[in-house]
Amino acid sequence: MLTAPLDEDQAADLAKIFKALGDPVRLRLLSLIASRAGGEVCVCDLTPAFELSQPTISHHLKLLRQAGLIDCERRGTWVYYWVLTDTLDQLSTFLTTTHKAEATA
Amino acid sequence: MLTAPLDEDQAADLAKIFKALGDPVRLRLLSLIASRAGGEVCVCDLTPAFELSQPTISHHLKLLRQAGLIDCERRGTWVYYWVLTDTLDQLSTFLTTTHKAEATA
DNA sequence: GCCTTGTATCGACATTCGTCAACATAGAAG
DNA sequence: CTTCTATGTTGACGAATGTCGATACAAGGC
Repeated sequence: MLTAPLDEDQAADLAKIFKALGDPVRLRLLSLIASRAGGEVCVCDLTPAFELSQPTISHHLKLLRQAGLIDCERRGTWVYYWVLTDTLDQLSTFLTTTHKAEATA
Repeated sequence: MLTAPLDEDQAADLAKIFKALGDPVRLRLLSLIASRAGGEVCVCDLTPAFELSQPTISHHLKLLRQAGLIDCERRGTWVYYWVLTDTLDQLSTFLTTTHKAEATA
């Protein structure tokens, strides 16, 4: 939370990203993508990892993408997703800065 | 996300915490508490910072507490809240480990 | 005891969310 | 161009969420 409290706009932006992480399916999707060697995963490798319908997986991937946590590209028939590490770094920095702010106070 | 993908239980636990952070009011509450010198804030100092009813603020504080992000203690008439830094560290580690996992891959 | 103030809980409501089945779209292959 | 496979989109539904007013509880002062 930095040394100063968040203003409303900052809080709204950050909350949107945290909200995207606030679902177990999306967290598992993100971890599946991030842990894959090469950093890219085809949707066809993600869907069978869940007992959920394909549209539901597609929906969660869309939310993660809208939050700026992942991005994707179509190559032929398949669509590949990868993690946007900058966003993860931003969140991590926010959390640790919060911590340090308190310790310093 | 660590090197291996999250299992369902880990994802559910983490999602619960991230969900608590996925609301702008709760993020601002957390930042207000964390940025306060001494690390403790009375509810009476938090409520006037929002254009929301007192029960609503109380509700958000309860969710943050149930997520393990803050804790509180009553002293006389007033209730004081502080941040649980261990939980913030846990989340930050999770996010950065995810990042490194990809970079290593 | 009885008020007054600070905080939490309850009940209700509109909104949002997670999920699915059905349908639409994009490419490749024939 | 038709068909098949891989994804995305739409519409609908029940469940969860954010908010409030009303109420309850806690502690201090009278």
